[in-house]
Amino acid sequence: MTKREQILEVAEELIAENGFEATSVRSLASKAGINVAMISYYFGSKEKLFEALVEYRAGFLREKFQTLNKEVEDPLLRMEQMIDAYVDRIFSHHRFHRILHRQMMSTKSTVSNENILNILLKNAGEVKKMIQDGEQKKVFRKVDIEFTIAMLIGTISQIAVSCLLTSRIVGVNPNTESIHDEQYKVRAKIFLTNLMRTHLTGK
Amino acid sequence: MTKREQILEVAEELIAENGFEATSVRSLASKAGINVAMISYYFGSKEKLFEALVEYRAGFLREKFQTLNKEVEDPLLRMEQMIDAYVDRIFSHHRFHRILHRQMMSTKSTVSNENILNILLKNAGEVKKMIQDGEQKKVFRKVDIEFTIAMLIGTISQIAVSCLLTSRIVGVNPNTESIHDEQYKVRAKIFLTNLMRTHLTGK
DNA sequence: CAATACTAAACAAACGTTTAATTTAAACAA
DNA sequence: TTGTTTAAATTAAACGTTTGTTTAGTATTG
Repeated sequence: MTKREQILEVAEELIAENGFEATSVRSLASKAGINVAMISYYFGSKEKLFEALVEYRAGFLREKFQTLNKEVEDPLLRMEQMIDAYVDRIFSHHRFHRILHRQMMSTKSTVSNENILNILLKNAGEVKKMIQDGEQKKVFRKVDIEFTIAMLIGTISQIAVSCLLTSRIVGVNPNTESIHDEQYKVRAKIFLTNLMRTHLTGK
Repeated sequence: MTKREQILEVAEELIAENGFEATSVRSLASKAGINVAMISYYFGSKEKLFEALVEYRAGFLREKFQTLNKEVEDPLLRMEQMIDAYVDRIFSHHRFHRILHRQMMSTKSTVSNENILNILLKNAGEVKKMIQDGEQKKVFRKVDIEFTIAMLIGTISQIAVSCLLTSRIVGVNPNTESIHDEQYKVRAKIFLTNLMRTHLTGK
């Protein structure tokens, strides 16, 4: 791992925890064990460090979804595998996705936010294709596709990102971080799969 | 409206737009047309202003949900009215709920966050009662109640709060703010009602 | 020896908060 | 109604920190 990546990993951790604005370059440098000036040296500015972080982590899901759209024909099976991959990815990179979704709650359209928006829109586009194809194949009934995608994103975010609330609702042990609990993840997958099957097929 | 409330309204607007950390007391005072010192004078500190804001807006939904639980017997009808009230409230106070849900994405447990958490947990408790009662009356089938609530919260947040993304997915005119579009709200209600009915009854 | 990596120190700007002085508003007595 | 008193409301200015960034100089490395 290069020093640059090392800084990005620490940045992800701190920004996920405290938010972008509340994360100072000094705390970042301190945690990464480097000099403050290195952030400007490597990235130019704090803002550009953030953009670099987005570049660093993005694109994984879209590639996976595109593969699924090409290689799995059965709409229901494909949907299950999509949920499986989606939940896996978000749980394994929950910090980054917390940053993404927190940023999407902003109303300001900065350069970084436009980047994030494009990444998520492409992912959404692949999911849309899945549902449309299933509808065309008469496996899925007609649903509000756009709101279905919003529901999917919103639910996963709520479960994996907004865990301060959800872990309390679900009542998991607050000592063990729910996001690292394998059982919690499996339960999320089962819930989402059942929900989407019922919603899309009516059965 | 008192001066105090006037400050709270402006605070809500700015914090919803830029986040708590990124909202300076000076920009707040400027927009409210008051002196910076008035914030300390009325609230003591920036942090306490935030707590005052939470107090100022909280509690509305819980009272509504409690009334529904007492007065409406049919589980399905009650669920529909709950969704109706929930969506109405969040759309009419979308700025405040953006603040709430952004804060719930944090991992830090400050005094303010504990306040927010308690408010939302009480709301969730009322929804839980609704689902449990419907289950007992054999109108609803057995579902993962906790995750169902998380799905409900997550979906509404996604639709109403994270509108930078969702309005693009849904494809509404970005000129007209979707949150103020009556049709968008109606569509959200229809979607959620259908989704929950199918999910809870299997029909 | 030249280029890259790194550091400590300083920079101006912005932050939340406090101070001390001033204006405003209400209450009271003549 | 008038002038006086008193407390609340409001102000401009300054406080000490902390912010992101830059500079100028020092190690390190190929």
